[in-house]
Amino acid sequence: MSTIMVETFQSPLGRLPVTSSDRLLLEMQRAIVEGELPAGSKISEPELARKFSVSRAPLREAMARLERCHLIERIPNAGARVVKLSIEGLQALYQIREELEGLACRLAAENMDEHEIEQLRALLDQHLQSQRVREGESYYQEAGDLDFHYRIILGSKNPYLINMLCDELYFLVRMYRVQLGMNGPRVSRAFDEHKAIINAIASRDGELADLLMRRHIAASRGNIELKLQQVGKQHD
Amino acid sequence: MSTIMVETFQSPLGRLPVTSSDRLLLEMQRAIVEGELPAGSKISEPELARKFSVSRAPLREAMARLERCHLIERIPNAGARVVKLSIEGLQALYQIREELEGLACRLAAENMDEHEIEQLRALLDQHLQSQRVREGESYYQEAGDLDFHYRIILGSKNPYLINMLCDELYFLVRMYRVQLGMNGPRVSRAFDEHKAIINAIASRDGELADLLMRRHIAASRGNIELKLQQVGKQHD
DNA sequence: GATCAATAAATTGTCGACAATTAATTTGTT
DNA sequence: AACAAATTAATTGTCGACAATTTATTGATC
Repeated sequence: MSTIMVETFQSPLGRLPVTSSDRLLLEMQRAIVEGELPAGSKISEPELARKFSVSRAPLREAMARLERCHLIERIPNAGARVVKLSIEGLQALYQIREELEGLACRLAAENMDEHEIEQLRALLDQHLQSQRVREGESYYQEAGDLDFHYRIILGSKNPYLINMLCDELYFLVRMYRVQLGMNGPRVSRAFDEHKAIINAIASRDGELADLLMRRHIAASRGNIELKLQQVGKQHD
Repeated sequence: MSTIMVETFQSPLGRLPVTSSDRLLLEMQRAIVEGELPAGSKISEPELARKFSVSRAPLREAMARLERCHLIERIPNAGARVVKLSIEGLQALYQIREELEGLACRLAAENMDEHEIEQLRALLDQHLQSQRVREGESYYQEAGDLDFHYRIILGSKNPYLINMLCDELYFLVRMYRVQLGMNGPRVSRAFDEHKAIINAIASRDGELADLLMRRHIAASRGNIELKLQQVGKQHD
């Protein structure tokens, strides 16, 4: 399991983190996604440089890449802030996700080889088992679900698509999911949907796989939307 | 006309170029798109820094953003190269474009207000006139066509979609078009397709607008593919 | 007491220099 | 002469300091 996770989850860089700016990027991505750097908070370059014990040069390079994946917003000569989560943002993000992951499914049905499909099935079996063992533990579901989506995206074999989804959009997706959580009946239903998607891919039915993935993502969006509305009401 | 072009084409930054890294980015984008920095050539940081009379700091920042829009490819501790154009790359790029601009059309049919649609019609009229006047002059068609696409993308009102298409993908699209050209009967046919797309948007038929845009882009891809094959044969 | 202008503090953008890594050249061996 | 290893050169990554811009504070005026 752990090797699998490493395979897919360490690849935001597409390589091992060799440079100090690479490590900074990974660390800050994690910190923002998990809310350690709170949404909406200002980022002070001197402060963070001290905190991570590096100079501002690699920090700024990491920040440029954080901006690329929509985790921070910069204004020239003014500074950078961690993004805020909002219903509008979620909807705009998931609109793109539906489209691109639908495409990824269609391409995966064409381009994944039998071995890759077999591995995808094996992954789902693992999920079913670990779900039984760790009922209600949300992190594994979180990671497992994303791992599933990652593999299909990689299976599309389209480098631009892979880059856009895995390197740019997915951190924000994770941020919504980690900070707003996924729970309740949605978790087990997601497994069934995953299964149906694999079947469509395995039978090389790209059109169906596309449709099922779009519905899967739409359902997931609905789930998070509810959470966001609840949080919104608390603050009123 | 010129004001219109400025409006849409200067906005890769989403703002005026205030910083020295901003200006560098614009200049290098132009140089790469137009082939002044040849495809596949290595980029030497010290050399370019001298050429543009700046230090390496803003140059590296500009390069990070060039990487983001797929105009250069970097390898840590090794260097950066200008991307090469290829049929595989074109197909992968246009696969995404079809999907995302199709979505943009659908959203534009929902979200553009009457005034924006009216402006879009006016733009097309301008194109028809300038096409008559400057028959065969490819640059105006080039810019006009992209301007048309830009407006629809902006009309989608989805910030992530706008960012991905206008700030990331479109420079590469332009690079293919500028370096491989668009000409022949395709030019006038494209105008008709534009007209049909506007009509669909104006009648709020998002589904049709989506379909027409996908076909329009697929046709455009076919045109460039032919050129690429011709160039490929020359080098054999 | 509130509003605006001027000043002071802090932050961002840029620079030149050094360290670490990679590529090129030279040298020695088979 | 061809290949391999070692040395040299060049390039990239990082650092600390300075300049330019923005934000915060202070003081003056109504």
